[in-house]
Amino acid sequence: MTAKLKRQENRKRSRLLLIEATLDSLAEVGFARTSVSEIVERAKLSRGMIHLHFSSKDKLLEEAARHASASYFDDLEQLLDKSGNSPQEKLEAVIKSDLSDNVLNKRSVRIWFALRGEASVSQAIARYSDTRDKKLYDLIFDAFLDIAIASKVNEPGAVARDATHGSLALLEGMWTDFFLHPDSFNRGSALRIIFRILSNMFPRYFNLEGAVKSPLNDMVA
Amino acid sequence: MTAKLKRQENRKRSRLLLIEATLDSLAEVGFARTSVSEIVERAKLSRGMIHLHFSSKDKLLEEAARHASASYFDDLEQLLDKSGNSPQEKLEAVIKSDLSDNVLNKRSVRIWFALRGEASVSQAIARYSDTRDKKLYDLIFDAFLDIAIASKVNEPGAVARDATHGSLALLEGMWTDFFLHPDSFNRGSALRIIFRILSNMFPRYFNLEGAVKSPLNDMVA
DNA sequence: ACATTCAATGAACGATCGTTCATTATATGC
DNA sequence: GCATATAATGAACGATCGTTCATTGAATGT
Repeated sequence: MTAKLKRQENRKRSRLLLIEATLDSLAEVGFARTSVSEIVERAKLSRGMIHLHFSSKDKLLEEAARHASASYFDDLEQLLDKSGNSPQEKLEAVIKSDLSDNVLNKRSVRIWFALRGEASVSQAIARYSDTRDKKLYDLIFDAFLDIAIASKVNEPGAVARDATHGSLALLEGMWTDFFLHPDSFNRGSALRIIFRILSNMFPRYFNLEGAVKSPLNDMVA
Repeated sequence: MTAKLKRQENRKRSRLLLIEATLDSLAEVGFARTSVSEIVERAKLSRGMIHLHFSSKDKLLEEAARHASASYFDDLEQLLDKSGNSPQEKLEAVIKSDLSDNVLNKRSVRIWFALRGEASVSQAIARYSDTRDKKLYDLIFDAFLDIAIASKVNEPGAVARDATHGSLALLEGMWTDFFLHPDSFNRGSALRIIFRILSNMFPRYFNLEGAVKSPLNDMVA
């Protein structure tokens, strides 16, 4: 029984080695130069392995994209679990995770942009090149809706929708900024900008540092 | 004399044909499949032309990137010339240009993202894959600084800097959104979101539709 | 009209691409 | 311990890659 597991485990390990080698290659030499030779050399496996485990190079790229996407959402969810329960604290957690070194670093951002460059011509890759899925959108929207209603703004639904879309666009823009200027990018500055915008939209719920934990107390005081 | 011009003109025309064919290829089949064969077939020129005019495929790609970048800034400047003189009207012009069909369309955005995918491994391409140059940054910053000072906010310099960086990030994010979902993207919605954010930062200078032309009158009234 | 100049052509090159498959190595089941 | 199953190998294939260059054709200058 343990023997059988060993074979399966080796198989799994080889698959993962190839996926990681592919992602390393994408990050270091880009999509165009990520060849079968490049990948198997990095994985230190033989040439035939890609077709044995993934049937083709394209399928491997698809699996690598899926892997990168899953890692992103896993990291995000893990960091979200640590957040407070108030809507503004949840939003703070999403934003700070999305700009944390775990999620946003040279390797990850190069992988994302390399994959995205091909997303418009490969439906398979396009499926995994969007960091903004429905679950994340809903989480953010619900939080903003709570705040918009509590803030008694006009048309809270429209405000929450725009705040959600705007925040996601801001984060995407910050990613692009990081990608294009990784060495001069300043995480603190990016966070302050986003929270400044949010504090202008919802002054009782955000300040330049992030979420205001107990806005009701502030109001009463 | 006219004869000499004809030869020069043909030369120029061939160069441009190759550049346009390269950009078409990038938009339609992506960076990885943009080969010499693909390009010369689209340009309907012979195989040797790329090396005659550009010395190598890489140099052609660099020239194509330069061309795309120049087109972007030309379009932007042309649309800016039509804008009003108040800072909020200039900002409105930049934002509306940047999201106009001339500047942001399926072809242009696919070209940008295809090039950016390679920017991290090609310094030559990286030079032209940033839409946010110093001139544009300064224009936006100066406009926000005027508004920030007139609005009598605390630390107008810091506010203007964050508003500039934030607006550019928002625009980049909207571009990404358009790239990933070109058919469901809504220009009006994107504009409203940006102006909603700006109207929250500077209520007397922006509303959901764009710039408030005469904020001083509003104040007096 | 003719010689000169140079843009344009496309066959051919070696290198590398993604893929195939006969062979080898190793884990598994009896 | 041996037969079986399957993971892993890497040489070889045809296709395509970017590049070279001898040749052609048309514009130019006298």
